[in-house]
Amino acid sequence: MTSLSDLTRLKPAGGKRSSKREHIVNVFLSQEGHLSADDLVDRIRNEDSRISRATVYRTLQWMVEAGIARKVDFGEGRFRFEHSYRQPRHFHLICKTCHRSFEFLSSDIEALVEEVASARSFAATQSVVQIYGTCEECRTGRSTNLADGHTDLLFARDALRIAIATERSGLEFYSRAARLTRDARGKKVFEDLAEEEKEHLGTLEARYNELLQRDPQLESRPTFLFFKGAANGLFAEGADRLARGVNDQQALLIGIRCERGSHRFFKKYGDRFEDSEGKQIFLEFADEERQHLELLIREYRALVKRQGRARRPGRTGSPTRAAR
Amino acid sequence: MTSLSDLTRLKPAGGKRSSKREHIVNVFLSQEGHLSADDLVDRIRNEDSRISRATVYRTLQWMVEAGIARKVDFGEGRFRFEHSYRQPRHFHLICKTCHRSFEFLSSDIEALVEEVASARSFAATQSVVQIYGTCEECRTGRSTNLADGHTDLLFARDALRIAIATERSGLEFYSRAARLTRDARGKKVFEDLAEEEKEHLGTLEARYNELLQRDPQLESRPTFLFFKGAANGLFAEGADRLARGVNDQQALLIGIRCERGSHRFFKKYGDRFEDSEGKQIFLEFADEERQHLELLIREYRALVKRQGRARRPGRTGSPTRAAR
DNA sequence: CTAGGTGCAAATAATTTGCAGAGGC
DNA sequence: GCCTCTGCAAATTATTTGCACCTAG
Repeated sequence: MTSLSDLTRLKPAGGKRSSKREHIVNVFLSQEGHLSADDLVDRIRNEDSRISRATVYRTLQWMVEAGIARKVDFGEGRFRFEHSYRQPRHFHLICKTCHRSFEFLSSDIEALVEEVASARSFAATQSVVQIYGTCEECRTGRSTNLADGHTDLLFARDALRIAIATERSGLEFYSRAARLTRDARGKKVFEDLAEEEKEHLGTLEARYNELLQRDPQLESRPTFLFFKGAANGLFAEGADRLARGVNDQQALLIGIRCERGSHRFFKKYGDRFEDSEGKQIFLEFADEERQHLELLIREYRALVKRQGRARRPGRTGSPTRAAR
Repeated sequence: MTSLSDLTRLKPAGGKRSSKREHIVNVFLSQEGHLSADDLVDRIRNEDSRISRATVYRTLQWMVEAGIARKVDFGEGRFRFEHSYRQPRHFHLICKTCHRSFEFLSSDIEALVEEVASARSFAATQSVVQIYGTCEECRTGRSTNLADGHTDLLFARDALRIAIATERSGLEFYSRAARLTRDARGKKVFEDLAEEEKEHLGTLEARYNELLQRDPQLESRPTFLFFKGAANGLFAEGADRLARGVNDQQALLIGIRCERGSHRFFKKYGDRFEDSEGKQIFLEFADEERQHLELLIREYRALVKRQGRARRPGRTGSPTRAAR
């Protein structure tokens, strides 16, 4: 339901005036799914006013330029248009039976596509991934809640889920580390880290719940963002060292590594997406990890100043480089 | 140059007669790249005869049904057609400057696409992956041998390269194993395995060279088949056990595991592709691995019958299950 | 007043179709 | 002779354009 007035006010900036263009934009934005130019004309004629097909085509073109709409080609011999403003660019599943289309995003596919392009020294500007076939509903008859809600919400939901999973795995890791560590100060460091993760986790979960408020069915909607190996392995780093005993400096170094991994991961993926709420979540999360990271680094430096450089056991590579 | 007469004789079966349809098909097959219906009409009119546009459209449609041509949509507002007979289905890089398109195949992307479809319980029948941008030639001015040769040849080349790489890594593994193994009979087993790999490697290389004969530039053409993790890790299995000493039975078990891994790998990927020379290569390779595997299993059984079950060192899981 | 927005009808462009004649078996 | 293929011209579909008119700043 993304407040239309907002959108219309935010975007129409493009260079030109508006009048019934306003109206076309409104009708477009109030419709879900992928409309063809003709669909739009119909909807508008139903609503009320009498608008020429040519105007709709011209406005559609302008909307694409203005970043409100995106032109998509499902191979039907005509184009369709989808919302673009703060909707992440995505891929499509296209049902040949009911002619509906469903959206998804796969960072993994995106990464591979980039790899291919670069292997061929091809400067890619855009990529299209479309899966044609038959949707569940058309095969089984049952209705399946697959209807795409607003992509932006789904994206935000999945970004948060990933962030939460990451945070959870961090919490688990630090808790286990605290349990395993004998050195009292090392243990304390891990306990503090765990505490911070727990707090942060709370924030994320609150935000997730807030998101659910906006759309009661949000949680049951199918995965939008396919993202392999999120949260996996980010916190494995240094785990083996725990058994060998870890003091406070070393515990901090481990924490620093984990947080840095996490920060980089979310920064990288946040950067990759188009402007949208989900992107914000990734970047905010990356930023929080960065802040946390910096705090840990300061703490580590203070500790080193106070105690001198680590006194065994287990080398941790060059601590200087690690803390840089 | 895939012998045209062959193709025309092999395929035109479709249900109907032929006459100047024959001619259209020939012209189509003799052209490389992606032609639009109009392109085809032009080429034919240049060649000689006077053929109606409608006939070309009708024939094109028939060719698609007959599996000679594939209809592709590069978002230009008209369709293009590419060879399909024994050409693997593939994806495209599309240059927006020179309007040429380049083909590639990525098993990794295909796998991810399948995953997404299955996560959404979508019955996928076809998928489209297109990367739009600017090709190297258009950016740098230099000509770059990127022109797509026949995809089928490229596919065969890359399939062979992967098979060869796998075989090499197998050879290396068995040689190292032979070097490390003290037990005389275990050593002998690995030496034999290495010998067999070497022989097989020779066959593959001969075939590769034969392929190169067919197109002098073949080797310098860019990668067509993107395929991660081929040859990686297939032979790592059991490597750690080597250090602990391995007898002939255990050596055979390790060999069995490696060959089985290799067989499965190539079978799986061979099955995934469309009819084409590359597919054949994958499947033949899989089959050879299977034969080799069966041989090893027979050998293992004979050994067990002769010696009784393994007498240490190092458990190898349940040998019975392993040999099944 | 003037740049751009709008409507209508005509133009394009790719592709399809109806129909009468042509050709192969 | 029957059935399918062909050619040609007309139809269809999605989209664009020319031109006269209208409207907001």
